Amino acid sequence: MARRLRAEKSDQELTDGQFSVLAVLDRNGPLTPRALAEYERVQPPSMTRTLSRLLDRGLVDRAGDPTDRRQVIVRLTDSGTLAVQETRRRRDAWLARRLAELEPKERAVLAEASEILRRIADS
Amino acid sequence: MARRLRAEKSDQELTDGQFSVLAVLDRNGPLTPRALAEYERVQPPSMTRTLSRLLDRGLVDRAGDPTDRRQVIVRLTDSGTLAVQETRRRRDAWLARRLAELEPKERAVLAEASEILRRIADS
DNA sequence: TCGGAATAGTTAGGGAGGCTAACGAGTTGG
DNA sequence: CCAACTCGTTAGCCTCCCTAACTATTCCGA
Repeated sequence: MARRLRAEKSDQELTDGQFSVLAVLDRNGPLTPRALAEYERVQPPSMTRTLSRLLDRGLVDRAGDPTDRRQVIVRLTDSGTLAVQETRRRRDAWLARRLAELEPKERAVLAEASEILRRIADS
Repeated sequence: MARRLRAEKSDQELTDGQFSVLAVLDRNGPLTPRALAEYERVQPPSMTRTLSRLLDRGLVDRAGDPTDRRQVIVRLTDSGTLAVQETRRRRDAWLARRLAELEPKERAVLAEASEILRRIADS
């Protein structure tokens, strides 16, 4: 499925990793690079690089934590929030079409499976 | 789930792409690079590179097609066949443990979902 | 039949993302 | 108060994906 969805992705779009980081920030609010790295199960330098790219595109924003000056707080910009929504919409289009073609019962199976997998992945 | 599984992968193991190619050859028998590229939804040069690595490791084998000399036939070596089985065993270990902890009904849901997704991905 | 079009595979070059090692800056605790 | 730890980053290397361009071979139609 991952390969199949990749084939649907147009150029100029966010990569999976970039989108995933934006989505986490959208759901959870501002986070430190370290927290993001742990969330994505990636080493901190890898996250630094991804964040640099997002910063270059103006989608996120870095700010120093005043109470602990070692830390950095990463935040979505307005344009970042917009990009999450827009990308979600576009990216889901292909999948949404396929899902619409399924029986209601089949969609229910996928929804249940999704919850089970989420539980496994978090364990 | 992909990220979660990646975290379970030990060093020195085959990458996802490499393993996937070996698995296709194991299931379908010898194929041309182009057929493999289409199967993996990857451009031919990407497949050339993956095949080079597998060739370096002695896991596959290239042979010219006698009837069409433009074509190349890629085949698993004995050690490639062994590697597929061995990797499948190791890679599945983490997931198998998790699956064993589920209710039989939950496993059934995942099995159904898997079929539905396979159908979608092939469409 | 013979030369241009199409096809198979490769090489060259660039981008994103992953990793480890190493370093500066800031915090903390014995 | 200084040594040990933590946070983030930089540097350097790897894999994998892509497009463009090239060689070799096959196919097809004037």
